[in-house]
Amino acid sequence: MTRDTRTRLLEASAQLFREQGYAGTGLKQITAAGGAPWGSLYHFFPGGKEQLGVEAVAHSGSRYLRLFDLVFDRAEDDVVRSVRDFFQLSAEALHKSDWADGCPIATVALEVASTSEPLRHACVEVFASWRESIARRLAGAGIPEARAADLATYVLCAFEGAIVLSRTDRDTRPLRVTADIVAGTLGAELPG
Amino acid sequence: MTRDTRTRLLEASAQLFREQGYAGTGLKQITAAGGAPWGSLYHFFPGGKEQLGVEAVAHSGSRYLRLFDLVFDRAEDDVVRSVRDFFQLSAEALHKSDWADGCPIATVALEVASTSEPLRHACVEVFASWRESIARRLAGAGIPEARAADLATYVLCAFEGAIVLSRTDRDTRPLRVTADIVAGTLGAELPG
DNA sequence: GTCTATACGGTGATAGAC
DNA sequence: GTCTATCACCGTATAGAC
Repeated sequence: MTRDTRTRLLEASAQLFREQGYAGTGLKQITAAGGAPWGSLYHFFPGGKEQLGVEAVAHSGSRYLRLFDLVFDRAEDDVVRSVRDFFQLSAEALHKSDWADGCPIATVALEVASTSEPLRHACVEVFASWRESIARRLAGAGIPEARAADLATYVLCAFEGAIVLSRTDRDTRPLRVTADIVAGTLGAELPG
Repeated sequence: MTRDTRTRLLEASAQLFREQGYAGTGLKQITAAGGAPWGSLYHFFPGGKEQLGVEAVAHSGSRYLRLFDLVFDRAEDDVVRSVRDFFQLSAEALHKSDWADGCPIATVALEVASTSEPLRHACVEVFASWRESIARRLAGAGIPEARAADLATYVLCAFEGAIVLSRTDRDTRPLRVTADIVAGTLGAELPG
């Protein structure tokens, strides 16, 4: 059974927003990509493009949050390894998508930070949820909570920036180089 | 004497692109902000919006390159201090501009990475020039050249990501936290 | 040579057919 | 209740007035 129309619209939006940005993507293009008739958009999202954007950001955000947990669970006892895996997986995904699949939030976040409070706030919440997820794992590895929170922010910043550079350059090197150095930082902070 | 019309158009473009993105900024808005009549745009930029974008990216890029050099020169003997200053200055500029003045390249880079080769290439060149500038200073402080290049990439990634987070959150904390940790990384790499 | 007025396509949004 | 046909508007680009 194929996903319902509403979900297809949400996922088509998320994909197009991350490739082309929010302003650069038309609603017509979204309905076409989602295989949904034009009229259904305003049926499911009466708030128009902005509501669709807010929900698409939240949707992508929670999908990636689950992916974080998956990667962390896979190497439960080695948090540094998990962070490294995450950079590695992102590099592969980016390359395999012909450099289209970067961060699903960052492009929209930069576009709307000064132009739409509802959208900006949706991005704030996603970033916060990601940071919290990373911080919890670092704390679980024995790093004091306050320090774990700062390190999580640092990891996410380095990760986001590396995606910007790798996607622009069409080269996984920024992600690989940054992963190595960030892993070194985290390794030095672990107790024992 | 006021700058010439062409330059005003270029700088208005650069400012609007960084606040709202490339797709989200109209040519009408650019001419209005630059105090230039509508017709002058296609006189100075016959290649239309894309040419204007390419030149605006290059213009911002070289302005920031000069700023890099200025900050590095100010504390010539302490490259870690310079990097820290750069994060600090960016945090101040971001806050003082009411969270509008982030990176003049990153927003456009993410928007166009999959949609315009000329624009993407302009962004590639700017990032490369910035990395090279940082790498040269790190090498000058005694770090082997290959390692200096990797560290420069790392610094730029962390910096770009921190701007994304700080601008989205409207909080200088990501920039401050990341600056501290990156400074620590660099400090540990210096000889002596 | 510089720019005002206009063309044409695509945008987000809606009213009314089924 | 679901969606097709249409709207008014703004986007980029251009032709021709000065």
